[in-house]
Amino acid sequence: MPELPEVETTRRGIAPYVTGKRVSKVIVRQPSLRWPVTPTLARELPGHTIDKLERRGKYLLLKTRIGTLLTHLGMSGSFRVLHTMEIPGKHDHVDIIFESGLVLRYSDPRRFGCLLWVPNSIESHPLLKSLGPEPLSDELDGEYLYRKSRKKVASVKVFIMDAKVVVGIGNIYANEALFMAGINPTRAAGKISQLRYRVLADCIKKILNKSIKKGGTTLRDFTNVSGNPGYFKQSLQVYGRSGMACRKCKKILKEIRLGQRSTIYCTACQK
DNA sequence: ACTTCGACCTGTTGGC
DNA sequence: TGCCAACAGGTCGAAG
Repeated sequence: MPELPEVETTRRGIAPYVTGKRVSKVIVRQPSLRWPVTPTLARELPGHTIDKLERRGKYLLLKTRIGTLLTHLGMSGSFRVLHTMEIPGKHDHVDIIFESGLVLRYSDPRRFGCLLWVPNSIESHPLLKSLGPEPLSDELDGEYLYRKSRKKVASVKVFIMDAKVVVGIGNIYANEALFMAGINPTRAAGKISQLRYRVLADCIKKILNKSIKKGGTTLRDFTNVSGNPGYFKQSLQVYGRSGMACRKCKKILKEIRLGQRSTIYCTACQK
């Protein structure tokens, strides 16, 4: 489900409700996620205040004085803010209840997400340690992508979806950014010029920023913390449009698989 | 060091 | 209408 814009939408939605608020209780109904929900979470988090809610790539970090709740939404996870304790559904695995009475509810049908309690410093955590730069920071530019891609035979699409290269770009936005940049997704990453990477870096930023502005992309089940969908789907140029006409040149969009992910592009507009 | 691929899950969709 | 295979927004870790 969620790529950077959806996670950022979630972060912005939750932040006002949890920042500076003290946790009173944690209920874990289903600990079996990608990794087991840290067994000590329900014991350690209550009584502590969420000082900051940060995002690193697609991870959300709820920071307290004594440790961090490190979460990922996987493919189908979402957080919702409840103002009353609603009866939990089948996939409502964890509730974080605040002294204000507010409930932060984690829901995840496929259970690919995680909620890990990391005591003390989070900086050196294995899951975060080798992540590449944030795409919306100045660290991501044409120079960086060019340098990082030399000698790589993998396709440019697989390359930009690699979190060690740059975080946050999943299948939707990789397809979209490459279309906007006019680059064929099958092209070897190591054979693309610095000039073209400059264009691509620019397009990545533009696409992600545009999507964040619209509250992310809802394909079927992504909702923000209030349960509402994002509206970037209607702006998608290639993702989900296989077999349909290219919006630029009207040629039929082609679908192939790269790195086991569906890849849609225009053979005329993307070279 | 790099690349590919299976695995983890449930729910939805499309073909027959 | 039903059944079943294929596929879905992610990514780790093993194997090549």
